[in-house]
Amino acid sequence: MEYKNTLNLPKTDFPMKANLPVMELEIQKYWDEINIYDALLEERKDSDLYVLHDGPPYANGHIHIGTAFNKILKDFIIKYKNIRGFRTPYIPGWDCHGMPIEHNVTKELGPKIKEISKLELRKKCREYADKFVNIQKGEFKRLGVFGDWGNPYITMSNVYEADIIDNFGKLVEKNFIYRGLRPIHWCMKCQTALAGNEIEYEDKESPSIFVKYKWVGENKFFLIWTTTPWTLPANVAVAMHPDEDYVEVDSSFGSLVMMKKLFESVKGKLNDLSMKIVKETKAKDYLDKIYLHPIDANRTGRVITADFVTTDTGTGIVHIAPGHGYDDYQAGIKFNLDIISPVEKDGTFSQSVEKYAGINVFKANAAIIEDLKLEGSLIFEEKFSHSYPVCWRCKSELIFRATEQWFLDVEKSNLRERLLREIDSTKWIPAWSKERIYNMVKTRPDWCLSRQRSWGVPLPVLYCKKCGSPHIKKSTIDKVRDEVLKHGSDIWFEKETKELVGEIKCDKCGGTEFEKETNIFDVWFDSALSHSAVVKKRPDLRWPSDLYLEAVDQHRGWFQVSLIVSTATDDRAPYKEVLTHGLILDKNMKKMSKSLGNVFSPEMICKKYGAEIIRLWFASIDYTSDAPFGEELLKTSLDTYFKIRNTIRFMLGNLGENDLSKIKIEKEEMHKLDRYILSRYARTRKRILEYYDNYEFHKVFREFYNFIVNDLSSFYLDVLKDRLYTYAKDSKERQSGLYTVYLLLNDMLKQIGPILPFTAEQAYMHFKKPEKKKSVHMETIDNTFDSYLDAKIEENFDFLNSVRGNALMALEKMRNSGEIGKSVEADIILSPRNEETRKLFEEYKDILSQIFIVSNVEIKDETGEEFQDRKLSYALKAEKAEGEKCARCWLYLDTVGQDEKHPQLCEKCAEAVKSEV
RNA sequence: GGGCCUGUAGCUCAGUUGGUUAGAGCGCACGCCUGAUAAGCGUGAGGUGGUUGGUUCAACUCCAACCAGGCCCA
Repeated sequence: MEYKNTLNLPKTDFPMKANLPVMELEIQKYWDEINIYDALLEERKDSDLYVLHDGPPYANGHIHIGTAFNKILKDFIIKYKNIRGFRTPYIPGWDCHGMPIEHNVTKELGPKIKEISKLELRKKCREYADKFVNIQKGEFKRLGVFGDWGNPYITMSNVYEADIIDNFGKLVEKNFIYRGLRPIHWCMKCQTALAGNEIEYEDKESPSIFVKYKWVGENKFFLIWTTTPWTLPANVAVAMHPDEDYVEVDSSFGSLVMMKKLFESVKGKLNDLSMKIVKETKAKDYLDKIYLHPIDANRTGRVITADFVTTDTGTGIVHIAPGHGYDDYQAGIKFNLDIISPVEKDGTFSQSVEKYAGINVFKANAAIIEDLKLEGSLIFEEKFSHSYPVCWRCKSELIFRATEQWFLDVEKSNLRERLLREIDSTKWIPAWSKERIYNMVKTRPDWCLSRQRSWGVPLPVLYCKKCGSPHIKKSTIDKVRDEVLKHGSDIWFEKETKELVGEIKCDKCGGTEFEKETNIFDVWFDSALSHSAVVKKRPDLRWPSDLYLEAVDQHRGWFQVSLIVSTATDDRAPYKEVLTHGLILDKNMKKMSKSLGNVFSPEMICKKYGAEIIRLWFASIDYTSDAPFGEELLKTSLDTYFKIRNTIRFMLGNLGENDLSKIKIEKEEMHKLDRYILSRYARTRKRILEYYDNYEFHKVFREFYNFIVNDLSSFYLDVLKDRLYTYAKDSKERQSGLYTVYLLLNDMLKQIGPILPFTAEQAYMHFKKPEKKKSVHMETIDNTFDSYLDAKIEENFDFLNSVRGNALMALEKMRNSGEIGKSVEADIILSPRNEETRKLFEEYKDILSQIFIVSNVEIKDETGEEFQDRKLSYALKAEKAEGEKCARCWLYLDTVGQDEKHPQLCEKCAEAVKSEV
C-alpha cells in the first residue's frame, strides 16, 4: 500500500469544476487589468494588419442570441487572426438613429408627446440609444469578445454625423441625388407618414368593383377590377398579366376584355348568361393600347403588363395608380408612367380633381361608385373583405399617398453595372451569397433616402421660400457638415438658415430666404457610411476592409447599402470578403419571438452556464444555414466542455511542477508512442488551421474534439499513465512522455483559444512553461510543429491500432465472462502470419503491452484452434496474465519478487523506488 | 407570387469527380475500473438518407415536382 506514495500521480490547482459564471468574471477582470485589447495591438505593432469591420447592431433593447452569435463568430476570427500573428483592431459600433427608437420613446412618452419639441424628442432618443449602447457593450464584453470597447463607433456622434453629411455632399456633387414622387403609407388623421413597423393590419370590408374602360376609337372595353374606387381619379394605366391568356367576350354590357381564367367567375358575377367568348388573345396583343380615363374624359391611359396581376380574383386586368400603391408605383417606374396623387395631407381630394375636390377619399368612394353607375361604366359591385393597414396609434385606415422624396439614383453613371461588377470581384462566403445579392442589386429600385421622422441625421437641403425650389449644393452641404462636426446634428434644428450656411441665393428665382428640410436620412444611409466614418477615418484601420460578417438578412441591408455608397463615391466595394451566417431559431427550427416565449437571453445563459458554453455551441454548428438553439442543446456543449476541460486538467496535472525548460529531447530520442501522437497531432492541427483559414469553425471544433476524445483521452493519455506514474522520475521514457504532453498542451491551448478564450487563459495561468506571455492570446501559432510529421510511424500505428481494436474486443469477452476486470489482468498472444507483420510486431515489441494496457504481450507461432480469423495477417488471443502482480504498477510480471529489498515489486518498479531515495 | 438557402441516426456534424455492408462524436443501454474519481476505459444498439418520380448497369450524391422550415422582396 505504501508504494502508492512513490508514484508520480497528477497534481494541479486547475479546478475540475469550472464554475464558469464566476471564473469567467475573474478572467475578465484580469484582462481588464492587463488591458488585453491594447496589449495585443502593442504586441503585434509591427505585424500585418487584418481588418474585420463590425456592422453596427441597433441600440435598442438587450442583445439577443442572434446578436451574440454574430459577435462571437467575429470574435473567433479576430482571435484566430491575432494568434496567427496579425494585428487585429476591432472597433465595435452601434446604429443609434431611426424609427424603432423614436417609436419606443414616443410610446413611453404617451400623450406628452404633443407637448415636447422636436429637439426635446431627439434628446430623449439620444439618451435612450446611449443607455442601450452601454448595456449591450457590457453584454458583448461578457461573452469574451475582444474589442475597442472604450472607443467604439456611434452613429449619433458628431464625427459620424458629419461624415454622413459629407458623403451626401459627395453624392450630390456626382449627381446621384434627385427628388421624386413616391407613394408612402399615410395616416390622414395624424397627417404623417408611417414606417413599416408602425403599421398594423385589421380586417376590413372594401367595395370591389368591375369597371369598363372604353378603348379610344373602338367600341370595346377593358373590364378592370379594383378595391379602391377613390384611386380611380389617379388612374394612368391598366395592367395585364404578361403570361396569361385573355379573351374578348360579347355580353349585354358590350364587348369586354378579361383574363381567360376568370371568364367563368366574371360571367357568374355579372349574371349574364348570354356572355360568350368570341376571341382568344394574349396580353401582348393589347400592350400600349389607349383607353379613355374612367373619370376624366379628357385624359387617356394605356395598357401595361405586370406579373403581380392576380389570376384568381377580379377580372385579370388591374387599374394602376402609381401615386397610390406600391406595386402600381413600381410598375409606373418601369413603364415611365406619371405619378399623380391628387390627395391632400388631410385625405381630401385636391383642386385638380374638380368633381370631388375637398371630399375625403373614403367618403368619395360612394360618390365615385354612384357616378360610374350612372355612366353605365360600373357593371358590378360587391363587398370584399381583406386585411387592411391601419395606423398603430389612432387605428384609422391608411392610404398610399405620393409625396416628394429624395432618392439615390442607381442608374446614374452606370452605378448598377458597377455594383454588379464589384459584387463579382468580391469573395462571398458561402458562394451562393453572391447570387443572392447579385439578383437583388440587379432589380432593386432607386434608394429612397428621406424619412418623415425626427430621430436621425437631417437631410441638408434648403427650399427657397419664394419659389419653393430646393437648394442642394456641395458647398452649402459642406458648411452644414462643419457645423454638425462642431455641434452635432441638433444644430440643424437649432440655428437659423443663415447662421448655418451663410448667405445663399436661389438658382431659380434669386430668392435669399430659405426653409430647412424637415426630413431625415433613412438609417440605412447612416450605417452604410461606416466604411467611411470608421474604416477610412480611424488611423488604426485600413480601407477597404478585409471582411464584413453578418447574418443573411444583410444582403438587403448593410452589405448592400454599404456597397452602394462606397461604389458611388469610391468606385469600389468597401470589403474584400463578405461572410454570411444563418439565423438562430428555436429548438424546433421555428423563428424565435417574444410572443412564442422561446427566446433566450445570452445574459441568462452566461449566468447559468457561462459564455464558454454558448461559444462552444456556436463553434459546433455549421453557420451557413439556420441553426436551432435551446437549453437542451446547450447541455450537449456542457458535456463537451467538461471533456475538453478534464483532458486539459489531466495534462496540467501530469506536467505538475516539473521544470520543463530542462527537458529537451530530440525527436529521434523520443518514445515511439510519443513520436506517433506528435505526428498525429501535427497532422490534425494542420487541418485545424486550414479550417480556421476557411472560417469553418464547426470543422475546427470537430477536429479538435475528436482528437481529444479518440487520440488523447481514450488512447494516448490512457496508455501514457503507466509510464508517467510508475517509471522513475528522471527516466528517459517518462521525460519523453512529459515533454510530449507539454508540446501538445502548449499548442492546443493556442488552437482552442479563439473558441474558448476564458478556459484557454485559465489553463495558461496554470501552465508551467518557459518564457510565458501575459496572456495565452499573446502567443503566436507557427509551423514548427510540422517537424513532428512522420508518415511512416503513423502508417505503422494505423495497423497497430487495428490490432489494438481486436485486442480490446478479446479483452471485453474475458471481462464479460468474469475472467478479468481491468485489462492488465490479461496477456495478449500475437501470432503473425506473414513476414511483414512479424517484422512490425518485433519492431514495436517493447511497447505493445503498453498500447494494449495488458501485462505481457507474447509473439509466437500459431498453435491452437483459438486462432480462427483467417482474414487478418495475424492471429490474436487474450489470456489471463501469468506472473505475479506488482504491488506498485499492478502489472502481472515475471520479475516480481526478484528484488531482495522490494519483493513485492517488479524489476522496473524496484529500480524506480531505489532511484527516488 | 418572386429571389436565395436548408432538410443524412435522439442531437451536432462527415461523406472525395455518382461505384462495395452510409461514418464520427455526443446522448442512450450494458459492463469494467476506483492511481484523471462530481473523473477514466470498453462493448453495443440506433439511419425507408424530407417525399414522390426520372436519368443511369449503379444515386445520399445528377434532374424534376412536391412537402416542411428560414431570410429577403412583393
